[in-house]
Amino acid sequence: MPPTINDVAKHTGLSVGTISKHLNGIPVKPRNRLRIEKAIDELNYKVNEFARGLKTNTTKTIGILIPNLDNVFATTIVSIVEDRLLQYGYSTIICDYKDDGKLENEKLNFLVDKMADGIIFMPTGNCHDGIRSMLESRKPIVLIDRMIEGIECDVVMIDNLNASYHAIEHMIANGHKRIGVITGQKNSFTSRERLKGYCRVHEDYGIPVDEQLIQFGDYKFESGHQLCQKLMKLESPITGLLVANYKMTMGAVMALNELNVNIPRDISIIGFGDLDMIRLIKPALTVVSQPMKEIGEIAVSLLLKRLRDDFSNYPTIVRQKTKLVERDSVMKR
Amino acid sequence: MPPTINDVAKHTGLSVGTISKHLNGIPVKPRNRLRIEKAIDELNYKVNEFARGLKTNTTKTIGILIPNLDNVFATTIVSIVEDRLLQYGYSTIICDYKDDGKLENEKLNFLVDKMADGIIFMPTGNCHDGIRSMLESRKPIVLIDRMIEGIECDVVMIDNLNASYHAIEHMIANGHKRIGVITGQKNSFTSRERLKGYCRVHEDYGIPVDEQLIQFGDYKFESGHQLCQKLMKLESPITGLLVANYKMTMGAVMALNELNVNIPRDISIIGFGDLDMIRLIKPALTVVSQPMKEIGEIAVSLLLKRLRDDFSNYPTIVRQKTKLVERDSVMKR
DNA sequence: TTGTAGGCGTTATCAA
DNA sequence: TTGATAACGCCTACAA
Repeated sequence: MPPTINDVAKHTGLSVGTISKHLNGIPVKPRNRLRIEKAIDELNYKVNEFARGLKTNTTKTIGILIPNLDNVFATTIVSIVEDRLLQYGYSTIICDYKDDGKLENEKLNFLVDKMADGIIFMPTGNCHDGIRSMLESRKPIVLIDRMIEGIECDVVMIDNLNASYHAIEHMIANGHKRIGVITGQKNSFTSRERLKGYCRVHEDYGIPVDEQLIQFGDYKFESGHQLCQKLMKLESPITGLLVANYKMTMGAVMALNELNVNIPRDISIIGFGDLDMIRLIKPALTVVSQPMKEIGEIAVSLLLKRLRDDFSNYPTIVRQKTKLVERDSVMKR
Repeated sequence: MPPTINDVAKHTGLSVGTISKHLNGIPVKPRNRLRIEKAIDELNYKVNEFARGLKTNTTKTIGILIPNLDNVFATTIVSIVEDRLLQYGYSTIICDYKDDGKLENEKLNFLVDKMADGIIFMPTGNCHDGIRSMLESRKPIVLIDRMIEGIECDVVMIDNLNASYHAIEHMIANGHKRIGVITGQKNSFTSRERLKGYCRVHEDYGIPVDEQLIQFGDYKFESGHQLCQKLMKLESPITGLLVANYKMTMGAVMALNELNVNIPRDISIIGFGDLDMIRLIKPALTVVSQPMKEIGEIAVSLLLKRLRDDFSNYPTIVRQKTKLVERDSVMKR
């Protein structure tokens, strides 16, 4: 029903070959070019992307797979990735897997099989069967934020360990000794790394780690809220608190406000992720700022490189540094 | 390089026809089925979706196009839409256009041309050239949240006018007379509708509308924050405030907190969008709750209907009612 | 139930 | 520079 390249050929009196050339940027005689353009316009012709894909095995689109649409860290990076990729003539499609391992594999296969020339993927970090078969497909994939145990793959992430190390170190330097931490699930890659940093700095400064002060949440608002309340009930109170992601930070601050605990007089707090909402908390929060722009941009250039069939330095593992943004929520004592 | 249906045929000694039948759910002799499955497994064969698409003109995937990934209202609906569509065997791909009209058209065309059997689309509401040509493609499209002037298309949205009407009415019933409103851009469809409700209820209750009390924001956090400050500076103060979307509501509440204005003692406030973060504000906010679940589900069933080539009642325009959820932020005076 | 063969709309090769 | 033609991998009559 829709017009094909054949129709354009007939309409112009030229051959499909010539039309195809024009379509692909190969110059044709100006006179013919005009005729072709006119015909395309009149017929409202559009390339059939299936046929083209069948022939070229290429879509000029990149799939982006993230855990969840409500993951602001992820969507912020996605936004950057989209911008960049667009500059290079790639379209993007986004899929999310709702933090669900099964869906994660399905979506990944979907992107690999169906649509994408390459993929930018923020995995759960747990083990996957599907993921191996996907790597065999030879489609370039760049992981962001988390790596997957035992899988060789390009990955761009942040130095989680030192991120929390320096945050805690900052509090220690300000005289704090009992510092609580609200981190993510025990089986989460980023969460484990951040906790390691917490422990290591305690070790380095000769402060014993009190297990009570370590709370495992689920990176969601409500758990930050709850676990902060829990920490505030300790007989021997904490004077500092590190919260290991954005949403839990919001939840923790909300809890402190409700308990009328003054920041930073009663407690010093460092949050994670320098995102919009956090900037509006009073007093201004000292936070670990994640280099989202860099992560997105590096991931894209890495992917582009693989797309050019340049597999030098494979796998490339980039560990981007965070920055501690000092504002008003940490007090000397 | 990757195995084709031909390879599977050779490997099994059967014909491509038989393999294809099996692939498409047409029963073959059990003995052969086993052989085929084994071969597929051994060869790691996967259907080439380009070839299939070329033949069938179908991808079993639906495109979802939304203004921005940071639009929580949109992403919440997307999440619901994804669930539903998955149940019906459709995959989904998401695109966003960063609130940019040019990108909006490009992405729409991308989805129409390349990938999607149908589209769920939350438009800006401004006029588009691209959109007409897209409707000509005969691919089913269901608009959500906003309609487009002068374009006939299925659409599922909320009754914005009565939403704000009832919110303001609720404040009037509680004795308020000077009620401010922070709404969206003047050229936004939803924003205009919500403002109409504001004006109409004033009219119906014989309260003159004071232009000063109407503030046009941009549906973003910061503008809620700013405009609320501005409203609080009025010589003749307001006692009630309606904020016409989720982010601006957060911003407004933040501003009130900073100004030490007590809710609801000093000011009554009604927010828009009953989303997670809002639930954690103290005191609990009275809000206009938008039926996001319903919108998503209705949009999907409408799309599915069109996909079945049932174009009865075209265009269908659904205007879903909101609900005023009374909590603790409106006070009698 | 299975096999054969034509065609889906492009691109790419090669000859003119 | 242009044109003819053979793939690309799959689906689907139709015939066996």
